[in-house]
Amino acid sequence: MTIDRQTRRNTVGFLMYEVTRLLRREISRRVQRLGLTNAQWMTLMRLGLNEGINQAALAELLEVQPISLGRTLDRLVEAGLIERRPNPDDRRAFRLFLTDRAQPLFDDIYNIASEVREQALAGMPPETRVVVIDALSSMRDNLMGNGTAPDGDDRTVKVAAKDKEGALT
Amino acid sequence: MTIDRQTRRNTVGFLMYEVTRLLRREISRRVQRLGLTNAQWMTLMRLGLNEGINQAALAELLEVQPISLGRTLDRLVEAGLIERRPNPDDRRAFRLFLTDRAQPLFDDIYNIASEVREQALAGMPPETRVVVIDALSSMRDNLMGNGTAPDGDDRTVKVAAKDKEGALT
DNA sequence: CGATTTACTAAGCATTGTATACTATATGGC
DNA sequence: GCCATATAGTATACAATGCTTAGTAAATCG
Repeated sequence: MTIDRQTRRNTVGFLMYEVTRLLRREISRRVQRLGLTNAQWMTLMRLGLNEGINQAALAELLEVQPISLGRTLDRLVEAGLIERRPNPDDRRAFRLFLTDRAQPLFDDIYNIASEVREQALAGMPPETRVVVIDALSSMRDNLMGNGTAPDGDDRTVKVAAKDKEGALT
Repeated sequence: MTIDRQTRRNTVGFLMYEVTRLLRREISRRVQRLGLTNAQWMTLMRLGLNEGINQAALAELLEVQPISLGRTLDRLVEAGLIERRPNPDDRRAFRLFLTDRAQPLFDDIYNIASEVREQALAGMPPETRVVVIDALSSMRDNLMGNGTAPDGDDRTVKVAAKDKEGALT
């Protein structure tokens, strides 16, 4: 028995790929007016959610090469949006932060992303949202293997991540 | 009230981004031995799931520029993996197909992707999987707006996509 | 201490992104 | 049919990124 194309495209993996692509497309459209390129807004967004991270880990999150991120950061530092601070615990590494000037930009991007997310979730009951979030968290844990926390500040990653369903969706 | 980082990173959008990233990372690792670059295996995979598509639509699916895809396809055609056939209904456009030589490669890639997906879904009960698939389909429909079908062969996109839960996950 | 690993950078070349322009064809209004 | 407009694909040039190899400095581990 051969699996037809329609069935193959309705797996969790491909649906997630599709939805994240559409989310990214819509966010990119709306973020145009901020005058940022795709690489720039994605870097600012990801860094804003992980301040204090080093370049190697941020490159991993962004799915780019460390050397490429290094060159991108050079430009963002020059633009006054990102700051490289020495890491006292590891003198090889930098800790990366948004500058005060970049903070409102990050807020704009984050708000746009939230709006687009809400548009995608339209009509979905809260119970379903909770199920989806738990399922995604479980998949993330499965794929991260032994549970390597990317940051140093949230060590609660393995405890199930069911944050009392607050404002999150 | 300000939202903390941990909460912000546990939204549907960011979890999906994380999970698709981890899926892609693991698939890339395993697909290394096939001797394909990232751009190549992703192009073959996406084309194999959408044969007959034209370049502009495939570029959209792959999130690359049409001109970039054109150059990539030049190389894949030269390698004997992809075929450009004229489209009798639109003499400007090509219809793209995998060659017989590429078919086993596609199968290998697809099987690897299926294994990685199953690894991610480990421990998730079938009922939950169905809920997740339905939720993702709903999000996709919401983001696609009026429901523009990317292909010409499956016009059943809007009918709910709940395929009697067969071998799909 | 010594060997290995990690974080980051440098340099060279291939690929992709971006912008503009161009041809050929399709589509819609008249 | 005719026209303006939109679309599919390619060409060109330059910027940015990917990829490989190599290097330095520092951390880690035995």
